[in-house]
Parts: sequence; C-alpha cells; structure tokens
Amino acid sequence: MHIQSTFRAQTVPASNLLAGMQPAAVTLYPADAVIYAEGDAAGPLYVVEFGTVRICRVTADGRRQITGFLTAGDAFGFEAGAEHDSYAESVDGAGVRVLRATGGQEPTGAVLHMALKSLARTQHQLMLLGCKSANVRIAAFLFDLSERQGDDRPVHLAMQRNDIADYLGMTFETVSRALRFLKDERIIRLKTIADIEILDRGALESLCE
Amino acid sequence: MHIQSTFRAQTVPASNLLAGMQPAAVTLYPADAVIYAEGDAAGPLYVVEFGTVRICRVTADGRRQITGFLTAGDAFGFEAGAEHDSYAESVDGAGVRVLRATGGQEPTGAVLHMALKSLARTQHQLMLLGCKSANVRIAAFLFDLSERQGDDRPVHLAMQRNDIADYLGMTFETVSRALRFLKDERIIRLKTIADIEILDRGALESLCE
DNA sequence: CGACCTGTTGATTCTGCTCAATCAACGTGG
DNA sequence: CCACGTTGATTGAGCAGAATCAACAGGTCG
Repeated sequence: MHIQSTFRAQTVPASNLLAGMQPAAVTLYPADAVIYAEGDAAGPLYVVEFGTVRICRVTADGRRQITGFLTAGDAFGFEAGAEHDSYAESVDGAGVRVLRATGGQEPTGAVLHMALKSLARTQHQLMLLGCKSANVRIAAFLFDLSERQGDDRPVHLAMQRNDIADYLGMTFETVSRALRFLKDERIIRLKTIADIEILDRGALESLCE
Repeated sequence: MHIQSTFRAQTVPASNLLAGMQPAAVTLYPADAVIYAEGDAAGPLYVVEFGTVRICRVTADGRRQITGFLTAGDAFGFEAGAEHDSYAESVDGAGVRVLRATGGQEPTGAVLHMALKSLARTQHQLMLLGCKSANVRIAAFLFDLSERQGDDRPVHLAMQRNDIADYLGMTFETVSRALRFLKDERIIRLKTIADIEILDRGALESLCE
C-alpha cells in the first residue's frame, strides 16, 4: 500500500506498525501501575493488547484531567516534545506492547494515522467538555464505550467513577447522579456497579447527537 | 537530519514541508471566509502565512466549539478520516498556503511533528475545559496568546468575544466578565477593545499554572 | 468482625448561563 | 449633518446546574 497524493489517513492494521521495528514482548501492568511518568523521556510508542490504559495530566492545584482511555489496539505515547507531559497508567491490569523504531528511519504513515486518530478523539472530547451538560457527557461516554466494545452485550466500565469524572471534567458525585438520571429515564440498567445494560439505544444516541 | 530510533518529534522548520510538494501560492481569505467546510474531502494540508484561522465544529443543537486558533506558521487540515469533520474559517483576513503531497510518497516526519503539535495543543485546551474556572481560562488564553505573539507589546485579540467564548466553552458575557475581573485585579489593561496590555505577567501566569 | 474503600444520596453553596437593558462604534441614507 | 439601524461589548438580575460538604450503604479484605 502506498499513499497517493494526500495526507489523509489510510486504514492500516496496527500490526503493520511492527514492520521495521524491533519486536517486543507484552508487558502486564497491574491496576494503577505507571507505564510512563510525566517528565520521562519520550520515544517509544505503546500499543494496548488487552485491558484499559488512562492518559492523565495534573494541574498545579492537584486536579487531574484524563485525556484518554485506551483499549486493545489503541496506540499511545505520542509526544510533540522531548519528554512526556502526560503520564500513562494501567486502569485494570493492562497488557502493553512497546514499539521502538529501528534507527535512522522515517516514521511510517501508519504512525501518522494513529496520531491523527488520537487527535480526532481528543477533539471529540473537547466538544463534550465545551458544549455538553453532565448528563449528556455521561450518555456520550457510554455510547462511545458501547461502540468500542462492539456487540450489544452490557457495557463494561473498566474504570471507576473517579476516573470517569476526571475524564469528563466533573465530580464523581455528578457521575453518580447522571447515571441515576439515565436509569430513571429507563435508558440504562446497572446490572452490576461496572456493567451497564443499554435499554434504549435510540434515546441514548439522541441525547448525544 | 534523520530520526534516530524514536518517534519523538524533531524540530523542523515548516518550510521543510515544502520539500517534495508542489509549490502553491498564498490565498487570502477575508474575514469569516470558509477555507474548508465540514464534509469536504480531506487531503491537502494548509499553512497559515499571516492572520488567524479558526477550526470549528457544531453540535446538533447549534452550539459551536472552536478547537483551535491558528496563526502564522501553524498547519491545519489534518484529518483521520476521508473527509473533514471540522470546518476552517478565516478570522480576520488570513493568508493560507495549500500543500498537496506529490503522488505516491510517504508523509515526512515533519508532517507527523505538526500533527503532534496539534495534539499537544488540543490536550492543553482539554485541561482548561476540564479543570479550570472561567477567569482562569481567560487568563490562560491571554497568556498563551502573549507567548505566541512573542514580544511584550500589548496582546492583540484578532477574534471577537464570541469566538473566545466558543473556544473556551463559555458565553461571551462570561468572557466579558472575566476580562473585567482581570482588569479590576490590575493584571491587564484594555488599551482598545482588541488590544490588551499585560500589567502583571507574574500574576497572570500564577493564575494559569 | 472492624477498617476501609467505593459508590450513592441529600443539603447547601456558588459559578456561570439566560434573559435583558444599555452603550459605543460604525455605516447608511435622507 | 443628523436620525436610524446594526453589530459587538458591557453590565445587571435571576436562575439552574454542578461543586462542595456531609452522611450513609455496600462490598472487600485484613
């Protein structure tokens, strides 16, 4: 495959990233383990094999913003500067493969594509934080999770309320209340504390739009 | 210059982008002119030569989120998919150069670098929207503008209150009140409606932190 | 069993939005 | 030149949504 006269992204399976890179084993990070810290030298790319990873940043006053949750197939570790200004942690026990480019070669289009996917996701999140109410943010979050997890089985929340709150720019109490709102509206059902069944997908989607 | 065993960004002047690309003239877009619309086919990259460009997205309920303001040297038009899901407009009369990659070639590391810069900026904005109050957002916005414009002459606001509001996820009334707050605190002074003198840079910075 | 952690719920406070009035700057046409 | 309309900015009053503070429930683990 070659890129024809455009910077548009091309669909490349993540495995193609491995071309021209040193193979690496999958590392298992237990829950809350740090994958890289803020200030660490940037360089390698990471690919999630299983589990969930969160990318975080903290402000001077101690507040945390989670800029992304990553699951199987997602890449992370991109950095514009020489060192990470975010940090990455395992949420629930995650398997991560490290990719180091072999010396003296240009990054491939596949890397660019994954960076652009990150950008698109971050912009989507920006819309949520800029324009939407708490209930709508939660609805959109669940909808997104549901789409990522694919099938129509209950959505599994690998992260806890606290994480969701820091991802969506609100408090965990508000997360709780928003879930309750969706429950009262008969849009979702909490099978367990971490497994949510979507009863009315249409209503959920129309909330997000 | 070559990239050694890393995906870390390298510092490449934007002009290097031109290597391997068709030269193109600068197009002048008058204020509020559309550079590309939502749904347009993605492909070419754009570089701002002078003036200011805004990247926007609208929600179903008509709210607008500005995901970025771009000034001289900034590139935009990256897209993960086949078509733009944002649209770009000139803010104040902007000169824009279009870059089309020549056929059958991989994007260079410079393109990746610019995409990563976009990503970093978007993540920074995410911090603002997720963690900061209205006053702090405005302070950070002014501080950012001031750094981008370089010298210590008054900061020029190319965009109007409405745009700032949609960029920072608030209403234009709140923008007005936040500016008034900074004025009352003797941190800034409004030389004109669009030119702001920073009286106390330390206070401004410590507000953002 | 008690300690602890996570999550839920309630009461209160406060930030920022909505609605609305006012003002200044500007352009147009009589 | 002035009356008028328009547009952007500022300011005020009242309100709504989310944060904060606090109490409590349920589960897990020592």
